[in-house]
Amino acid sequence: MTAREHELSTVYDPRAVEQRIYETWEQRGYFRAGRHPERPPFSIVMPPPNVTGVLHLGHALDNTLQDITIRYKRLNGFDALWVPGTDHAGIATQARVERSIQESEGKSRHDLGREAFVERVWDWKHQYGDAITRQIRALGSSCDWSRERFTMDEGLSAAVREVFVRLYEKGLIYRGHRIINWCPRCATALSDIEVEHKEQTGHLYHIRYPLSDGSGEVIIATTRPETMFADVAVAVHPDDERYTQMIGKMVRLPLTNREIPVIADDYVDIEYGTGCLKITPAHDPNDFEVGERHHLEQLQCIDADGRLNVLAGEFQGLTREQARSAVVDALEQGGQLVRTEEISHSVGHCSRCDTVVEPFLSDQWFVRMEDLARPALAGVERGELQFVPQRFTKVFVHWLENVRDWCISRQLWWGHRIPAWYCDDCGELSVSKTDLTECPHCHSKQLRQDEDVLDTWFSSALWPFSTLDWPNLEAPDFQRYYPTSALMTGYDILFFWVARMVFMGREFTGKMPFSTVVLHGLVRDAQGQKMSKSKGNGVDPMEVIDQYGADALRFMLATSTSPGNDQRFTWDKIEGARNFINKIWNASRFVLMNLDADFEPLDFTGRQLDVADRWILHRLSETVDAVTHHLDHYDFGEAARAMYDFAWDDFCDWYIEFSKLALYGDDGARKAVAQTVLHRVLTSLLKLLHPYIPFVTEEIWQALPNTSEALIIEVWPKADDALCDDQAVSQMRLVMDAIRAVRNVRAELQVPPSKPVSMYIRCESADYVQLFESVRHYIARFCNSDDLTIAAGGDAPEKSATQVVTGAVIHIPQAGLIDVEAELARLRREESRLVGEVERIEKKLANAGFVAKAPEAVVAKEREKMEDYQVKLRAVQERISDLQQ
RNA sequence: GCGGCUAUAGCUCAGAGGGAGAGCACCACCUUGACACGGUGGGGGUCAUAGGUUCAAUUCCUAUUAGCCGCACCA
Repeated sequence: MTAREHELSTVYDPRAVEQRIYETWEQRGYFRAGRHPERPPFSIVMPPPNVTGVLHLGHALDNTLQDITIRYKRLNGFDALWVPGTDHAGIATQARVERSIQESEGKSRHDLGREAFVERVWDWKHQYGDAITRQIRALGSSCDWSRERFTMDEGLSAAVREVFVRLYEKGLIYRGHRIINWCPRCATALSDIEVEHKEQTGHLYHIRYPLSDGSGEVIIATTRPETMFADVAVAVHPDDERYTQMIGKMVRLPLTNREIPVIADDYVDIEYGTGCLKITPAHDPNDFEVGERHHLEQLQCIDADGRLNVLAGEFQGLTREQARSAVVDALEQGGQLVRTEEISHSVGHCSRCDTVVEPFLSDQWFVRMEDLARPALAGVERGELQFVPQRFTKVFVHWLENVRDWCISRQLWWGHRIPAWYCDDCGELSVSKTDLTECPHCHSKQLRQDEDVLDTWFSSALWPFSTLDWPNLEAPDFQRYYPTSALMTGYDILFFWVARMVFMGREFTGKMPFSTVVLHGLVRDAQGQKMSKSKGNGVDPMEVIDQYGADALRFMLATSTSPGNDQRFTWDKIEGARNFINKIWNASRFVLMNLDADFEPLDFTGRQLDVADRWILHRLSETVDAVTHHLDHYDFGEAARAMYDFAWDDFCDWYIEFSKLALYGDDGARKAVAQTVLHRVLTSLLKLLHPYIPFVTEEIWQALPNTSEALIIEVWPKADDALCDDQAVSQMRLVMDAIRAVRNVRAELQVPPSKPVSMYIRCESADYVQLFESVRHYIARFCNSDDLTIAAGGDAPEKSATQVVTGAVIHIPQAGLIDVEAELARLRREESRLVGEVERIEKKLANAGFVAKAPEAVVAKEREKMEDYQVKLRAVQERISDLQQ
């Protein structure tokens, strides 16, 4: 169904339109880059959503902003490329498939075995993997599906290995035995930024550790008594006089009676707790460092599953939580618990499952960050990377300056397996781009590949170039579209993703992967709460699209965004967006109904443009300028507001109403001009709006006579200086003020709009007479006046309501209907308002500093206003005294 | 502890060194030949507080208060 066929429908129905239009665009290849090799390239890569995920409002916002940008650039003559794709999302996807298998078959991944399990994840990916891309299509995203990528595609996997091997060979990837963040529930290592620190109340337990020689005791303070089985020392500050004599002595651990030394280390804070600290190198990162300095043993009493092991003796097998209370009980019974103090401290939680993270000593792979961060920072300093809004530069720089080595190994099965092999015979480690079957050192066949996979973000860090066929430097896409032009994403993944793309891009391509980073905020719920599955306060974008259409969702999201700030989702904002779209639809219906199918626009030059025509064309030009400017600065909200105001206020509320006189009048030439102006303004407006609400604008475009093949590949309008007309603007302002003034009188004095009135416009001068004469038909119609007199000077009609406007006093004589008291009251209100204005400006002009120092134009403007207000005030006062007689 | 953001109408939020804005909500009126998902008119704000810069501050600067966020530390 086209617009013409459901011409009669007064309500736009997106469901009948959106899918059909999207299919047409896609089939005709409009989304494909490279159709115009002569045009300059503009490229962005889509932040890849989780392959088995569901679109949420954050994706919807992110996609909307990118699509607005890419459509804007395409209309502006760029060869626009938007690379879509999905991420394998290691932990998330694996967990999801594990859960599904557990629920349906009651089996764990270990029951299936690695190979079979990974196969099942691939099955899952193939089955559900396009759900997210269907949703991206439903949003209207005009990305180049012929270049769609997945982080585990062959090419991207090759890029991952290339990067891993090169970094390893440069010494920037290493394997280390260190304390990492371990999630016992996910059973994998996490990077520092995958840990969320939360402030919680905990307890500081003061525990007696007796000296072995019986000469006394020390009291240590700890929040984690369950780790005491792995204590290897007690540390005090070397300058702490309370303990000087104890340094070097041995203490006996309660519960196990193992002996450990008292050592001195200035890491200890004399002020905190008892000033006496137990050292557990395998279960605390700081203790680990103390342990290294003092060459202490690294005992582990908690295993990967979060349970205590044999070191804990009778407590073996308990979970961390169980062990804590059991140990505390035991200490209390044994009299070793001195006291328990309530404290507030921050505790790391797994950002994925919220389990308390365990500092865990293990062998992991790390990326050495220093050499990677430095060039990235230097590039930012040279201005090669701009952030919108700018304030994120500081956050970004601060993070990179303080970044620690990145733990990249994950104890998962789903992901890029680490390309490292261990030889069982010679014990050597080999890293290789290709799978090894033989040890390069001793030629043994007894090789085992490392069991771990890489952090998901390791592969997404390569996204801007791996999607463009890197490491093949000769690849046409890499050559033409890299570096990409801009990156748009939420500020919440600045460190996870943006920073890592930046240093990987620099290292492997020598360039910033993009020159502009546009960061937007989060979409929160109506109460300002973060949306989350657990809170159940999420809104499904597909539900919004079903009910209101993708255009409404897009327009709502894009309109209520301001750079870098969060926004709230509310259904009434969606309704507002829907109403706006409906307004555009109906304005278009109006234009359509008033154009013949073979409509040909007139040439503007030499045509008799009416003041209203000139005014709307001027406003159009201004709007084109404003929208262009805002979009060039990625200010999506401001651009949308400029269009909204122009479309609704200027075009619909005023110009369309004005045009009716010409359209329904009997002057054929005037009618043709009005038709041309309507067509011109509407087609330009559709182009401006298209990036925001692509479906409805395309649908209207297809229905309008004298339009091209498709709006999506049209040319962005240019502000036309020849159509700028300040005189028309100021004249129309008078006309509209006059009309509003009369409407106001009608409303206040309760003269129904349907009742014609006679009007007398008493002008200040012949110039104003001429002006009001030139628009008398508009005034007569919109004030519903059947008897309109326009003259200079003359006496005021005796009984009339009065409105003072610039250049004239408008009288509406309605003898018998006018309540003199009501009219006086209205005039007095107006008088006091004008007095206020006059006083304010008088004060300003009386200020010598203002007159001397303010720009001339500002002073002149104030004088003009003063004059205008004074004239109006006099007229109002005159009228008051008339009525009082 | 360091850094950032926010504070404007009942609600949600724009805004700019020189006359306080929008949407929603509210009140009154309107079946006007695009649209009631509409039209017309209207009410409503000491622009968080205190200083400072300036001829001029709601806007810039400083401090304070409140709320939020990030980073670091935490025995």
